[in-house]
Amino acid sequence: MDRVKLFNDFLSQKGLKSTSQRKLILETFLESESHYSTEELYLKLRKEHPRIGYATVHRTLKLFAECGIAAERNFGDGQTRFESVHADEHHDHLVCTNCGLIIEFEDQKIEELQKLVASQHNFKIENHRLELYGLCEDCRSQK
Amino acid sequence: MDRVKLFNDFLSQKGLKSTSQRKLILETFLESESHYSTEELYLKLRKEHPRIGYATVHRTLKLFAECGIAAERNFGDGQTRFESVHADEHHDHLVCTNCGLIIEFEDQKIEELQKLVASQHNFKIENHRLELYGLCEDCRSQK
DNA sequence: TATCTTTCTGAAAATTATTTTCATTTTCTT
DNA sequence: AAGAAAATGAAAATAATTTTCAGAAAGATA
Repeated sequence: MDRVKLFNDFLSQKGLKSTSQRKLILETFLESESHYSTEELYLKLRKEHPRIGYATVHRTLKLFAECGIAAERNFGDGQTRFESVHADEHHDHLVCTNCGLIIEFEDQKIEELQKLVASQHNFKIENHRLELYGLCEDCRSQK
Repeated sequence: MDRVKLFNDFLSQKGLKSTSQRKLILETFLESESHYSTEELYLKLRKEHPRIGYATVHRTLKLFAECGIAAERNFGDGQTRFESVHADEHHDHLVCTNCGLIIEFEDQKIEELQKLVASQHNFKIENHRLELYGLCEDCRSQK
């Protein structure tokens, strides 16, 4: 698990401490591929660890974002979500507007065209987000 | 002005009323090409019309979104912004992470590739958002 | 036009998500 | 083991958005 090491390096580099809560939160965060809001992860953790605090979960997710392990995303439902970022891999999202299903995808051609657009406007891209909203396979057939 | 008619049709179809505030807010909203948050538009309106209320501005922007005149967007600064939607025209954004400049662009090839991705996953796209974040020309040269 | 019903408005309060505060506990150096 | 620095969890604070409500305005009806 490289991400655990990455996080620990980040902590020590910043003079921050490695605590049992941070280990636990990272472990649980990495375990699942879902896109957690602070609240969702907090509720999940609380089942096994009732003493954990909401603020700690939130602060830790922010740390993940800061060190690049996670990215903050907003899919328009009013909650910020954190998703696991895999090194040098970027992916975008298909979001079902009916059931909330989130599918990740990657498309190299789209990425290249984005760079082209940016250079036409003399922008230097740091990152991007692409989300396609619509009905997933299941929700389409139900209607 | 077709959008004014569109909004009025929407109102009467829904049994809603045409008020001086709604007319004023729509007019001001369409006048500018910027991406207003509720607060920004409220502050702008208040200069000329000190009696207008924040809630009214917000509710009206929501109506614009509901009838398709405006789209809600979130560029990650914690405020929802509303932008004017031009019929059958879709555009994406370059957002400067330093000065907040927002540039709109359109790229037909990217749109086509998006459709392709969606069909590969059996999704039916309703809409999408693509935002490229980075440094604009001016901010690049300043650094 | 006068009246009536419904919707709107603006101010304030409520709600929701996120962030901060602070007393106490834990980590990690010496 | 002791001290310094940072982390935790609960509660309070903040910020954006939404709702409430009493009075005002719109627009249908007579």
